[in-house]
Amino acid sequence: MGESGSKISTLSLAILGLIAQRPGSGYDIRKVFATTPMGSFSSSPGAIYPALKRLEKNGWVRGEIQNEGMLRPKQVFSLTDEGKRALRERLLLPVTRDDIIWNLDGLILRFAFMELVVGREATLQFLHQYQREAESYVESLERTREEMKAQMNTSANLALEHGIESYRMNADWAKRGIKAFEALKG
Amino acid sequence: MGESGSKISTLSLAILGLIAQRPGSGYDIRKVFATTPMGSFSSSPGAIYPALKRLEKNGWVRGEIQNEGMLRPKQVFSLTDEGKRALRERLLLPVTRDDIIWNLDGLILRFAFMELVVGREATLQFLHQYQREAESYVESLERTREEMKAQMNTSANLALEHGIESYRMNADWAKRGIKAFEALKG
DNA sequence: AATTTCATGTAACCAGTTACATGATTCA
DNA sequence: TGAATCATGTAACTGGTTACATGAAATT
Repeated sequence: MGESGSKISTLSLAILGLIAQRPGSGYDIRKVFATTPMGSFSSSPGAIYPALKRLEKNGWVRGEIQNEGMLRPKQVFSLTDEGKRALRERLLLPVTRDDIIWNLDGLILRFAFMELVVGREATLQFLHQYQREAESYVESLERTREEMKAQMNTSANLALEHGIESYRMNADWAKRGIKAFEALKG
Repeated sequence: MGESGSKISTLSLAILGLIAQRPGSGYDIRKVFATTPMGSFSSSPGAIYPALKRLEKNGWVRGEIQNEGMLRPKQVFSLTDEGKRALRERLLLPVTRDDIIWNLDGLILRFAFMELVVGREATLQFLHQYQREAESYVESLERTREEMKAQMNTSANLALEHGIESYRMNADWAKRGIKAFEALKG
């Protein structure tokens, strides 16, 4: 299936990243989502098992059945070469303003997997892009605030400020991340 | 329809809040979503018109047809009394930890409408709850970091710190919001 | 006259939610 | 042996996405 470029959901990316770190069953993935602060993914079986099936159909993961012939086969999934390629491809995608606005969680998720999957250089590049886009969005929000200051009540204004501060914090975080990675063995 | 307590999507809440501020057409709502930093809602007609229909079926909004007999009737929607009640009800819901984790955007959206719809006292109460839950979640994330520090690589650790800083910022924002509202005429 | 903007909608699709269902294993 | 946990799944539903379709009004 050459459709490596197709879009995938955040949940699918999360699953791909998790089993890239270490192969595991659907239940293992559910446990991670249920017990760690990883993203905000539902650990519901109705989400995870179908997602695993889709990934398998895509040729990105392969399930190895543990107990042959049993009614409830336990399956341990691992990444195929194609799956590794697909994951890498998605982690290397440029950071766009749209991502920053509509899919910030997805970006942090990508980041969490980057060091292991695409290495230090690419991670640094990601952080630089992230910082740049966050800062540019802060500027545009500040312009909006100036323009609309008059017509906004206290809470609408505070809500807008929430956005500004949030993206400022994100830019700062990226800056600190850059330092941390630069300090890492070159 | 007495199902005022039923759950509604963030998009529906956003629409309800918008037309609470001033009645408008589906197109007006689309414009707001497309041109202001309000939430992160798609302005796609396939989302908004069906949502308006659902709200109308619920008895929460009423559309007044502008040009009788035409093929494409322009409709201006306004809140019904039931709609006002339903909106108020949802804005007054307590801030839970689950909201903070899974639906922070929804909370900010609620906040943006609060001053107008439920007034200063309720807004202040909301902000206090928000601050408390954000701070408590920061503490729990910090505990997680201590526990997992050893087993995490640089990027996973930074991703966790992103969460910590983000919620700290949220707590600070709420604190500032409280001051701003307390400064308002009592 | 042609293009843009205003304005409303539908149909096919898809992923996630909720609720239900089943069975194996471990431990009290 | 009964309860909790491990473990996998499905079916119905819902809401949002994408893409398409239509037409009126305003602008160039």
